[in-house]
Amino acid sequence: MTEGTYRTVAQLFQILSHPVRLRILDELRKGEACVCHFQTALNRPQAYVSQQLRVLREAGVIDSYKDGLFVFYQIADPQVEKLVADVLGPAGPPVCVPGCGCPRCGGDDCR
Amino acid sequence: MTEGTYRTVAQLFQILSHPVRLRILDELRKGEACVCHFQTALNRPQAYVSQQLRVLREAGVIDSYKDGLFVFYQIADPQVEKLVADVLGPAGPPVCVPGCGCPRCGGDDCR
DNA sequence: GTATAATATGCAACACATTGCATATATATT
DNA sequence: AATATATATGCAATGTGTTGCATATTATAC
Repeated sequence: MTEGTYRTVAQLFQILSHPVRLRILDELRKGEACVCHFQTALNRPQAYVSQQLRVLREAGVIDSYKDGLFVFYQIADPQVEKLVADVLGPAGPPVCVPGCGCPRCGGDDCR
Repeated sequence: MTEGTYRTVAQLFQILSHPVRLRILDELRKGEACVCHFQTALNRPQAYVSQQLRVLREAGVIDSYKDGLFVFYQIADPQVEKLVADVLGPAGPPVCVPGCGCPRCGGDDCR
């Protein structure tokens, strides 16, 4: 096991060592979501959510695609999904956040 | 999933997000070891090693017992062992560190 | 092209972790 | 009891992450 391996892994754990980022990942396990969904679900300002998403994105943990005005995020690293499952248990079902008007929560099958 | 869960798990990841601590845990997976073993294996000053061990100990990740002058450490949390295995692969065999005079490395079955 | 909605970025203040070093404690040996 | 060895602790300097806020960007609708 080389020196750099420990550093790389430590960096990954560093990304995961944040309650809000963990919660974002937990939410993403249930399915992709846009930024505004997290704003409502976590009750945090938009800029704050965007910043945490950036940390996750730049670490390669999540990726995103654009759909009109919305940007949808999803988990990109299966290893991370496993780590999260190890510590948080299996992913719950998708949840419709009350008051969230995002494309995921605004649909007919969501109330 | 409650708010506090994410905070608790984040703290655990925080403990693991350090290259030297990861290497200590990786070494401990191969079997218990004393402080002086890490001094040689990691080539770090004694006080530094002791400090990292304290971080791990106070987080409940490892525990220790005394045997004369020596203090032996071992992994206390099976979940941590799993996390480490997830990211570092299976544990290697015990290694005899050259120049290490610790009880583990000084024995006859170690050269 | 102007307005509006969703998202991203930059930056400064603050909090927290890391590390090196001096020193303290504990146990064995003589 | 004095000495030597293994380990622990305290503290200060420095580095790195966090967070809030102002503002920039992008895309849509009118």
